[in-house]
Amino acid sequence: MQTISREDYLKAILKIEEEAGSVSNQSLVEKLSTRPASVTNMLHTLADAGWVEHEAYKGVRLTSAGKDIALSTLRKHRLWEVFLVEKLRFNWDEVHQWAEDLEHVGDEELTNRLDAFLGHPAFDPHGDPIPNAQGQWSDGRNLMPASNAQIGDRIQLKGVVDSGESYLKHLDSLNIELGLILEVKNCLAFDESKTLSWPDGSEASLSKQTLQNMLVERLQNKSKK
Amino acid sequence: MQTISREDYLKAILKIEEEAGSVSNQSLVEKLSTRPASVTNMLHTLADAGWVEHEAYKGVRLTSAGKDIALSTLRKHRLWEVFLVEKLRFNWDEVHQWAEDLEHVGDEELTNRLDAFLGHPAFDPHGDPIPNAQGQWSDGRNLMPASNAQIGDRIQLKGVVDSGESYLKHLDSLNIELGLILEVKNCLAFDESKTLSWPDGSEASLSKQTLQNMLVERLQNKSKK
DNA sequence: ATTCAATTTTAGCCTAGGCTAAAAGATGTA
DNA sequence: TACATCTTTTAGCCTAGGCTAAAATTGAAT
Repeated sequence: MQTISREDYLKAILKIEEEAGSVSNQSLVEKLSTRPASVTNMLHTLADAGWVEHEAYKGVRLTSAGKDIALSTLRKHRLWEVFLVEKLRFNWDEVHQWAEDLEHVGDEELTNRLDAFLGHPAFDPHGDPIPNAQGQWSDGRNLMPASNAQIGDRIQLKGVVDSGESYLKHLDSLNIELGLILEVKNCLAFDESKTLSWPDGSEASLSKQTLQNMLVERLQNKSKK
Repeated sequence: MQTISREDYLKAILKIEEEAGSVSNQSLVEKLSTRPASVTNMLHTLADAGWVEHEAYKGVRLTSAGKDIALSTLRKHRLWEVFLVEKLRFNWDEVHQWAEDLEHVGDEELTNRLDAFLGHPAFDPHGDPIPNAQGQWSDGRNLMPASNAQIGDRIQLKGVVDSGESYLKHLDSLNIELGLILEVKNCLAFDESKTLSWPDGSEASLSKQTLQNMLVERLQNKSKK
C-alpha cells in the first residue's frame, strides 16, 4: 500500500533519475537525509510492491507503476505549492515544507479539482513544470543557466536549479523573483561573476554559483537590433 | 510531540466532552473505530504528555494544553472543509475524509492564512462553528432540532447533528441543503413524522429521526401576523 | 452482600520504518 | 595483484501505535 514514506522515496528516485540518470543508494541517503540501511530496507519494500527494480549493489530503477505514483506525487506537490503562493500569499521560499505534507493528501479527483481551481498552472512557484493528470508535460521554454548569458543579453528568470530555502532567500535579498528581467552589463573573467542591471536601474554583481542556479530565457540582445 | 494519532484522540475527547459531558474509553472506541486496549494505551501517552488527566477506570479529561491542541485541530479541520466545499466545489458529504488528513498539515500561520483566504468563515459546511485562532467562537444562533417545529413554522436549516456521509446523502436526495427554508405543513401523531414544503412548492414527509438531526432556526410563523 | 455483565487494564505480540555496527561487495591505485 | 576506501547489505535493535486474549475493576440487580 502507498504510505507517506514510500511516496517520498519514489519521488526522490524519480528526481535523481532525471538529474543524474542513475540512482545510487548514496544519492537517496543525501536526498532524503537518512541512513544507508534505511534506504536498503525501503528499496526491498518498494521492490516487493513492484514499484522499483532493484539488484543488490547495482542501484535501482522505477517501474512503470512506480513512476506513475512518483509523478502523481510530484504533481500534487507542485500544485499545492502554487496554492500556497498564489492563494495563501506565502513566499516561494516558505512553501516547500508544507507541500511535502500536502502532497500525501487527497486522491486524483481532489488533485484535479485543485488543478482546475488554480487555473491549470503549467509551472510551480520555482519554475518547475507541473505534470498533468497523465503524468505528462511539455516545456516549450528554452532555458539556460544565467552563468551562460553574455554581456548585453536581456534575460528573464524562469526557474531555479536549487529551490532550497537558503538559495531562494539569497535571491529574495537581491530582489530577484520569477519573471524578473535583468540585463548583463559586465562579466569578470577572474571569477566569472557578472554585473546585472535591474529594471529600476540598480545594479549588482552576482557570483558564478548564484548565476548557475538561475534558469533564464534569453530575450532579445539589446546590442543587436 | 504531536502526531496525527494523538491529535485525532484529543479532538475526539473534546467532541465527546461537549456531547456527553464525560469521556469513557468505550466512547473513544466508538468514535475512533478502534479497540479498548489501543485507547488505554494512547491515554497513557497523552497523560504523560500532559494533555489529559487520566485516572484508571475513571475516565479522562482534557487539560488546558490538551484542549488547545484539540481546538486548533478542530479549527483546521473545519477551515479545510470550507475550502473543499467553497473553493474545490465538493459536496458537503464528500469532504470529511480529506479534512481528516488536511487537519494535520500546517502550523498556526498557515491556518490563519487559510482562514483569511476563506474570508474568516464562522461555520463549516455542516453548520458547525469554527473556533478562531484563540480557540473561541460565539454562536449567536438559536438552533433547535427540526423535530421540535410546529405546524405552520417556517424553518431554515443551519446545521446537522450527524454529519456522517450516509445522513448527508439522505438529505441530498431530499434536496435539502444548508440555508434551505422549509415550512411545516403537517405532523403525524403516530410516528411524529412531518410533512414539509419546499420553496418550489413540492412537499415531502420526513421521519422523526431525520428531523432530529436537522438543526434549524425558526423564522416567523406564517400563521401569526 | 453476591453475582454477573460490561468496561478497562495488562501482557504480549505485530507492522512500518527508523537507527547503529559490522560484514560484504565494489573500485581505484600502487 | 593487493590494498585501501567507499558503498551497500545484513543483523539486530528501537519507537509509535495498532491488535488479541486474559485479568482486573466497576456497577447494577438480585
